[in-house]
Amino acid sequence: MMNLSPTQHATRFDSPEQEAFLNLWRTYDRLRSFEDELFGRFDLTPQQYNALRLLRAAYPGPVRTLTIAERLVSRAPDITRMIDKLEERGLVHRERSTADRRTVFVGATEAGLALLERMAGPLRECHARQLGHLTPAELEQLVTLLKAARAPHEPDGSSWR
Amino acid sequence: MMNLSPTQHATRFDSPEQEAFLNLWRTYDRLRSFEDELFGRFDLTPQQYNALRLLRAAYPGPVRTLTIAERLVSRAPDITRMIDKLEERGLVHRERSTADRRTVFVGATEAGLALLERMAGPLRECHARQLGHLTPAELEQLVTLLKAARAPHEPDGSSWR
DNA sequence: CGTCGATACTTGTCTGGACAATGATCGTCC
DNA sequence: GGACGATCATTGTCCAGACAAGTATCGACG
Repeated sequence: MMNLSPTQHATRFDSPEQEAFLNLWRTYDRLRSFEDELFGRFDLTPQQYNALRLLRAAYPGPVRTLTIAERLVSRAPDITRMIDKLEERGLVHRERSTADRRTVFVGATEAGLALLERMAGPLRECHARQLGHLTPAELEQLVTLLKAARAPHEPDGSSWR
Repeated sequence: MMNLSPTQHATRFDSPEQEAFLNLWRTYDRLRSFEDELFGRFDLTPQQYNALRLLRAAYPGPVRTLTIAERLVSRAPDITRMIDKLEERGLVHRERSTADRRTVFVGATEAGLALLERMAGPLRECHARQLGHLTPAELEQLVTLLKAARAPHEPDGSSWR
């Protein structure tokens, strides 16, 4: 059945689209291992770091919990518990809105901003090791293609468009 | 401190490398949601599907457990338990080598190959929805850039080079 | 002003992923 | 041929991610 020779290689793909997606996945996985090591040293997950970055961008204005979830890189159904952990460490603070008691505002604390600042240098080095071998033109082209690849799949109001 | 205006947007990046990586991550996340839905219908994780694909490529020759782990898209420290689950469902079979009793050979079963065949059509449709909007030239260019991006980070004997 | 659907989280629960420790076996070096 | 380090797989344990059900609150409508 199927008549496959034993030597046929796993990197033969069923379609160009599959080849592209598997390459995307593989590249993401390889590059992520660099970040994981770095974030591990600071006891953060990449998602937590991104939440902090997002809060820094809005500082000192607070951000609603759901807004954070929408803007995060990866889908986050457990946004509550993620923020819980940041709050336990004093990196963010939460406050229930008085106008609409359903919503909760989250803001970075001084400690949160200080942590980001401590990470800035090592993170830049990490990014340089990850992708420093590409030229600016290649980086730009890569970003353009990636945006085009996901464009139909971004929700309407997404901050990633 | 830091003098950031409240309206500064999260998509301002610290460096072009960071911008590229975050776009890579975001794109991977968006595209993966399509596959997750599909694989969920067949009760497989993407990693399990890839292991099966890999075994099909080597069929009927068996593959050593560690070789599977090396060739998988994403790093897999829990390869044993992943294969466990495939074996429970009769999709693969295992056999300890007689020559070297430390190693275990894994091979796809007929049932495993049949499952792959049932998934082929839906998976092609899934890939078309994911990336069908890109031209062949764009896909090729994307693959080239992704390979260049991870090239320095592939181990020597990697089948992903 | 009470009800009803919608919104914004919050919590319960399960599964997969990560890391480290262990067990079994092998090769090799006296 | 016994000891030792290396290799291959397995297991223990913990934590983040996923999905779904639950709770509190709001706005609108009659």
